[in-house]
Amino acid sequence: MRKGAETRERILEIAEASVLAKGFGATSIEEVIAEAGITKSGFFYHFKDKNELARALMLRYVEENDRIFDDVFHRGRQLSDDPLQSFLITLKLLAELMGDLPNGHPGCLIATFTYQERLFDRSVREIAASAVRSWNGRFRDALNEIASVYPAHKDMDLDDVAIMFSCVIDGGIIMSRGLGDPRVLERQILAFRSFVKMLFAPAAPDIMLPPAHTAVAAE
Amino acid sequence: MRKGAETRERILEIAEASVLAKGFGATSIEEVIAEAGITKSGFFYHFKDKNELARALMLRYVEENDRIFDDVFHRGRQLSDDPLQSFLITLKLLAELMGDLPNGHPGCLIATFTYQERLFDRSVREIAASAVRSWNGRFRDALNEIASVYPAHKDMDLDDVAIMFSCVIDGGIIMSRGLGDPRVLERQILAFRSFVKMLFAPAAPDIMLPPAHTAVAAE
DNA sequence: GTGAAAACCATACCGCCGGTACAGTAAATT
DNA sequence: AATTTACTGTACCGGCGGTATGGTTTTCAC
Repeated sequence: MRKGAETRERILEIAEASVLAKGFGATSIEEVIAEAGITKSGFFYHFKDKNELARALMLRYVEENDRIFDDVFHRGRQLSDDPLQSFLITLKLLAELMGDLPNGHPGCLIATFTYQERLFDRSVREIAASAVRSWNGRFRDALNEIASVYPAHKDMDLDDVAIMFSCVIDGGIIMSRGLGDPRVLERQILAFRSFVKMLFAPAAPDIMLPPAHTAVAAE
Repeated sequence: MRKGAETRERILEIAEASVLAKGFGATSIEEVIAEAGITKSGFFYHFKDKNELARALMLRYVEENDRIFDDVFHRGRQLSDDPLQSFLITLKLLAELMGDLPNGHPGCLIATFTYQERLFDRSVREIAASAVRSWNGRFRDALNEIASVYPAHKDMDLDDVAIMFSCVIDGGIIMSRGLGDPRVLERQILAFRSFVKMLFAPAAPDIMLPPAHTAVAAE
């Protein structure tokens, strides 16, 4: 029972790496099982077909990302009571997290999957879409909280700003990979962070530095 | 001779749509030739293997995008002498272009390819990387021109802002697709446009409205 | 109009892969 | 000790990427 879960996890790990490097269609089950050290029968014991592998990969990815966001938002809120400062800290932590990855970000499963939508059934696409909506909702909530305290720039829709963060992350991953420079993603997140700062502190950004005990992570 | 070019073009058209819907690895040559109404021999007359198809797809995509950027930047410069206004017009035109696509943006080949890098040889990846660098350079040049006239916000690196635009486009395409809402991309470009406005006109954006004869496209 | 090059078609074949089917087995759990 | 879990082994099917080879039609240059 526990051994089965371990094998399953190993399969998912190997398959995810392959999917992010070659795409789902080009990910061969035979390669995966060779690397995992099991037989084809063993694979189909855990996943009845390739589509169920896709669903499992997606669920796993969404859950792990949820955990990361939970953590980083939680720590942001711990380090400051001010919604703006807390969000800026969260963004800084995220940027650090991305910069600390030795080989750069491994890739966003949601991005690959949306570029291969025809390969998956509705359920897989729904998992991805609702996860994206949930993350965008998180960002928007954080922005709304800030906007209830700080005056926001008028001609910016906060919904769009929230979605833009998702765009910057996914786009940043693509740019990092395509340009072969892992630090692009980190810089992009920090650039978005400056954008948020500017959005809520257009006139005199120096005024709203965080209190001393939260200043370390915020700047 | 001319007929050959037509067939080749038809193959590329069909293959591109398939690649953007299923990925390169899952794009079957047999499906492509069936839709194109040719035989397998006919296909391999034009492309000696699948990798050469990939290279041709990439070259075609880069050239078309170059044309689009040429056009939209040229028209932006035509409509205003002011570098900021001209860039804002360019962004507006781009947003309109994206919004007018009936089924949403078909997808960015560069994005798919970077998520399937292991399938292509170095030459294909180099074409993609240098194209991205060239487009980022265009944006950065436009921003530098603006910065030579308008004071820019200090803690924003213009290189990062330029790359961010690429991120917003690629991310916007993914979000549009994933959320099933084609208008997200247009809104994201316009949001980035507001960001640029804010970046160069933080204190009093109303002051620098364009002269009357360029006002239509700019706002 | 003719010859040559270009643009294909037809057929046959190889090996890999996704997937199915089914029979068997070692280990963990109850 | 019985049962479930977690696999292995073997055999097979059809589809696909790719190669090879030889033939046929269309187009263009002269």
